[in-house]
Amino acid sequence: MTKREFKDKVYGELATITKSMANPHRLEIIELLAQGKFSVEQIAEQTHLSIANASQHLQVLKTAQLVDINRQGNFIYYRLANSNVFKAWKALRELGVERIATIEKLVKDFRKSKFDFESVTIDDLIQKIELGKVTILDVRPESEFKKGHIANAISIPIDQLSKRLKELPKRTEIVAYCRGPFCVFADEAVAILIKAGYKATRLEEGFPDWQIQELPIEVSMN
Amino acid sequence: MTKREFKDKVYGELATITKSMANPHRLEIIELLAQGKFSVEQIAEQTHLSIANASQHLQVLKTAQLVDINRQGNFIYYRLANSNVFKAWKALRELGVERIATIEKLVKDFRKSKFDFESVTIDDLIQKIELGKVTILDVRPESEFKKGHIANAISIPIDQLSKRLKELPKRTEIVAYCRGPFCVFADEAVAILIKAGYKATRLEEGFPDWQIQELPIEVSMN
DNA sequence: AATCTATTCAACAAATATATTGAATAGATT
DNA sequence: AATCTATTCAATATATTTGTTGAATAGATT
Repeated sequence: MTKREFKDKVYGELATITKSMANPHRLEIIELLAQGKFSVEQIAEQTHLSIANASQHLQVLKTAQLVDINRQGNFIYYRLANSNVFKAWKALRELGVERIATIEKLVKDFRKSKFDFESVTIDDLIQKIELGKVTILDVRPESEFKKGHIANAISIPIDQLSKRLKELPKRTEIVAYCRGPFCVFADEAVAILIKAGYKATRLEEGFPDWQIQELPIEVSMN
Repeated sequence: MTKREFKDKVYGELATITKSMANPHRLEIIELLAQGKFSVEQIAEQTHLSIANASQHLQVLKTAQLVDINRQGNFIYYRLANSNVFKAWKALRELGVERIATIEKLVKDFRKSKFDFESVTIDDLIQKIELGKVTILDVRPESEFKKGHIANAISIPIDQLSKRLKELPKRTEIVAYCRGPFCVFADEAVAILIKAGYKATRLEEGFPDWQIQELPIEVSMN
């Protein structure tokens, strides 16, 4: 094998794996799977794809070895093959947000038009925890909370929040979080909380970003 | 804008930027540009592309804002738009090397068949530097050395190494480095050095990996 | 063993990406 | 102003990617 053949093969393989990520639906699937495992049906529903189409995209990811499967009863559950997959997604996400003004504008405009609140970073949240006096609120669906959540967080899924406000302390600041920077559950939560007179902000990043930094988490279920 | 429209747009933009990296030639160009700036002609030569083809790929990268240009005399020089581009490439590279057995096998087989030597990581090299007693050898073309190199490294481009061996100390260990893990200049250098009786190993990573960690570098020229 | 159900496959049409060729262009140099 | 030169553009053929439809399959459950 010549030097050129070697290079062509290596960059070819790397391009193949990159191509497997280079699709809007597949990126969305990767972000979803960063929360834990999901069946094809659940993935299709969350991403608004047909089952067959979701399955095809999952085959692409599986062929590239970015996702694993395991069967439980009638369902086949998909999950990220390992943490480097999330790291690559995170690097692309950060490159995009920083490089492509369109994305930053989209996020800002969408947030501003609906919920114009401040947000805190993971580092900010760590400080607040050290100082005590912060309630961490996980507003993802309960199943995702059970698969793993920030240590000491309270789970109130966004669609139950309005009815379960009394579970939250009115004095201490609340930081709500969800799946990631493009997930709006936390924004919706902050809107509800502020309106009800609570002191609340959202975490900019999501649970997987917390987890990848090896910060304290709790797992209820496997 | 609905939540779904927002998501479709954000993931769409992120997929566009990912697509712009998802091509073997463009990945190779990104790795090359991580060494510094190059003209279209130089890029075409290094990557074995026609000028027109290289130009087209560069347009794709420019549209995605992954590269910048600046003109000097008759030539247009391309360079990476910022360090996040290299970080994303690095994340994809590491994902690929770890996930895709083919790549690891390609690299190992190619190396083993030609130069079966040990290698050191950046962390290993830092330790060796702290202990003193190591000569760092940059075997990239001199122009790339001038654009930036590991602090205190000696420059002997690979095609001059055989004739300039006497410039190197015979007692202290030599660590040779080049552009990155897929660059074989350093392997060729170690082969020459060992044969001539020197104690030598290669750095697994390349100069850009050293630079991104904000380890000490020197720049001769801009 | 028969049935049921979640998932995958196969086939197609439409859209997108790629390499090649030769012409066009922008900006420096003379 | 004319010329030169590095780079880009335009047009083309070919290959790859994508979504849709409906049928096929593998593995549970009855």
